Amino acid sequence: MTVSKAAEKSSEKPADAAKGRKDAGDVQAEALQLGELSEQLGYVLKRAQLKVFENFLRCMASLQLTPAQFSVLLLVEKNPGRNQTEIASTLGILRPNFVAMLDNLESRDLCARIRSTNDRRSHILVLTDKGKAVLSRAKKLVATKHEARLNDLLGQANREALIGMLSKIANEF
Amino acid sequence: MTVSKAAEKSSEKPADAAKGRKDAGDVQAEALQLGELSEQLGYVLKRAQLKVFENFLRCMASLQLTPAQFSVLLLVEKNPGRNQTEIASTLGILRPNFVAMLDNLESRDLCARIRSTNDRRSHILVLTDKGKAVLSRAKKLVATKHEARLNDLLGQANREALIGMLSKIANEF
DNA sequence: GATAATTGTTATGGACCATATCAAATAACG
DNA sequence: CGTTATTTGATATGGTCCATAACAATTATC
Repeated sequence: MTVSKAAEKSSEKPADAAKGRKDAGDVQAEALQLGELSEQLGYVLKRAQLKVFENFLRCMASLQLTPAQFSVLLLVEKNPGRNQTEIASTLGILRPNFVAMLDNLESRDLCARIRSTNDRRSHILVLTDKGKAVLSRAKKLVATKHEARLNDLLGQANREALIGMLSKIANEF
Repeated sequence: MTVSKAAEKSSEKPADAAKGRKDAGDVQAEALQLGELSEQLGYVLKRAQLKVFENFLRCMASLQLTPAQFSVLLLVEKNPGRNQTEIASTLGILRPNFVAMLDNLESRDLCARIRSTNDRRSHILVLTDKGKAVLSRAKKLVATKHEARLNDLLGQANREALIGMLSKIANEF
């Protein structure tokens, strides 16, 4: 397992990057054998995840939303009236790290912190009108450009099976 | 998409962490609705990957091997006589970042850098005897404690289908 | 033989993750 | 009530991983 990020920029391309030379009459530099690596769950899982995130960022370039930011907007929309701690922990984000993330979204007027009247310690999170509009456009982009790609690649049935298995791993492994 | 690491230590537990209180007669604090998030490829993929790496580290605790280190040892064993650039780029590791990694493995006497006689710029990578022994034990641990868990969870056929689909995503997405 | 390219390396900065700690507010409880 | 404990958002800080630029030594190119 390994494989770096490199989102947009070409950089490494794990699979066939290690060729070096191979133009005309060249003998050396056979492709390396991955061997058992290609059967390792963690390896292939990580590689797939990087590719998917990479594609996600490309699809969202016009909206400048990262996967994490998108997940926050989705969750806030689905769960109005929740505070930072609840939203963050549901996503597995630690509260300290969630602060800067919200600062970002709030500075872009995508969501807002509202002091709760019940508990004046907590900040209720809501989407702004702009946030709702952006999220709506984001959903469409994800559906048409991102998720649709899975269907093209695997087919509808396999796509659902894959999501199901990954969910099972995420919850029960 | 989001979900942090937290390998061993409990920390967050994305799924049901955001409950807060819920002991006796408590009304508040319903579980948050994940909504469309649970169908997002990237989200579930990342969550699964974190869980798998987490489990991998637990299984390898006795050998102190990370997924990345394991992949390096596997690849060096399978491809003897290759240099740092070739091994690193095949794994998607950038050369500068590969240096410290090799320093680590070499300091633990798991692999060695050998100056090539053909090209005195490059370092040929080989496993030491200890490295081979450790890798052998690592493989057994991974097979019996880690990968076997997938079969218990998904079944043999589904496990293979999953690996196949992930590989396809990693290579063609 | 001068110039370009490659290899391993160092230095450095960014992104993400995790812990400790704090002030403000609230809860628990004698 | 008042004291103590807990919770919330926040700051500071350190670690890990990822990415780029630059360098010396060596080799390739012409």
